[in-house]
Amino acid sequence: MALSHTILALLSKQPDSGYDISKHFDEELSCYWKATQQQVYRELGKLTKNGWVNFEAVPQAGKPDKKIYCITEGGWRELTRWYTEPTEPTPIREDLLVKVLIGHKMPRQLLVNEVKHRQQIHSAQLKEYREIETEYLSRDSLGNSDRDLEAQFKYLTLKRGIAYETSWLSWCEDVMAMVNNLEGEGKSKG
Amino acid sequence: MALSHTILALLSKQPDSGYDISKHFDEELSCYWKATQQQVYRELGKLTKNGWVNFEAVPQAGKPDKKIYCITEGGWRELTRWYTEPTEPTPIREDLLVKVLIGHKMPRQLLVNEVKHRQQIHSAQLKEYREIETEYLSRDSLGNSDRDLEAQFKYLTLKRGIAYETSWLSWCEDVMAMVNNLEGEGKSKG
DNA sequence: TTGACATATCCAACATGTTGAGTATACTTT
DNA sequence: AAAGTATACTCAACATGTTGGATATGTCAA
Repeated sequence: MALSHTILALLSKQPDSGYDISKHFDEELSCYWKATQQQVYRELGKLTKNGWVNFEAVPQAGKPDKKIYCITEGGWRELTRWYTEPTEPTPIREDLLVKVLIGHKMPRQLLVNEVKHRQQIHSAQLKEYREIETEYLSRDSLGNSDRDLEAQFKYLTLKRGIAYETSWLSWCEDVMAMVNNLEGEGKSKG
Repeated sequence: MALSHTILALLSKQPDSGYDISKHFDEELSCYWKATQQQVYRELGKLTKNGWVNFEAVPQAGKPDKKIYCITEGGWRELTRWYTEPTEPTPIREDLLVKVLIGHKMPRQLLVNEVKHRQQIHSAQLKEYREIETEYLSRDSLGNSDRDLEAQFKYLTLKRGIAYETSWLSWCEDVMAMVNNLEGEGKSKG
């Protein structure tokens, strides 16, 4: 039940609508949590039932009504309870690795295309993260205020994203090197 | 539907029972795919319905009967069809990062404990991988046989596991450094 | 004016993953 | 002799994630 706690964590920062929470997931949270709009709305319904959040309907001129959700006292209790529980690493599921595993049985070019495709994705993502990092690092030096502390912890999550993308890129290069090496051997023999 | 293709990929190497497939997931596949015994059995049922695998019941002396599953021609077609489809990176969901995100609102020690816990997990996993790697690298040099090729591709998947654990460990150190730095500041002011 | 895009929410169906229990047999340890 | 571990499969219920659509309004560009 970690999606619920991620939403609680967001609402612990400030009240927000389902729509905007969902946008957070698409944007700055995307490096460690993905959720569709559907999931967010469904989960907010459950959180409301549990009494961990409540909402106020806000009519808007020219736009559909909003529901602004707030974390409740019970929500805070649940969030802190969860915070004391140890978390385990998320199980991994990676199609690409399965493709590599049977790489010897499939046309080499298909695998090469896949790896190149992934290289593009990961380097584009890394570039984005690096831009955010540059912006962060160019700010005035940080103090001890709550806001500055918040920014520092957020930066740590960004660093995780950077480490993740970097490790993928270096692995992609390993794969390409190995495959190129095979090609070379093949040529020297044929 | 990637679990189904992972099972097909395993069966493309050799026929196997559900029980043994499930053990593969716990062992050498664990660095890029996790699945419970339950999932494996359920998925084998679906694969059988689709005609992608079939099985033969094998009575055993002193043990329960086995069902040995084989990939069919249709299964091969499906596996190669899947192989030509581009795969996208798996969406990430990491509780620990959510905890870091609200680190400024929670007792510092809780986060420190979490990070230390993860350091232990990742370094234990890395150690395991390194042992397998050492074993692999100490083998006679590899040729061009199908078996040697298979081993090389498998090594690439191991390398991914090593890169993954390594990147977690270096991130954990970043977090600890940042938190220790905060402690220092706090002390110098108090 | 038509279509694309953004705001804002909700429903239904399905796929996938998790958890716990149930049914057997046989070997090993206490 | 009892308890634990390993083999081997099955059912049920639930949690979580995915996909496609429905409902509404408003802005902007072709």
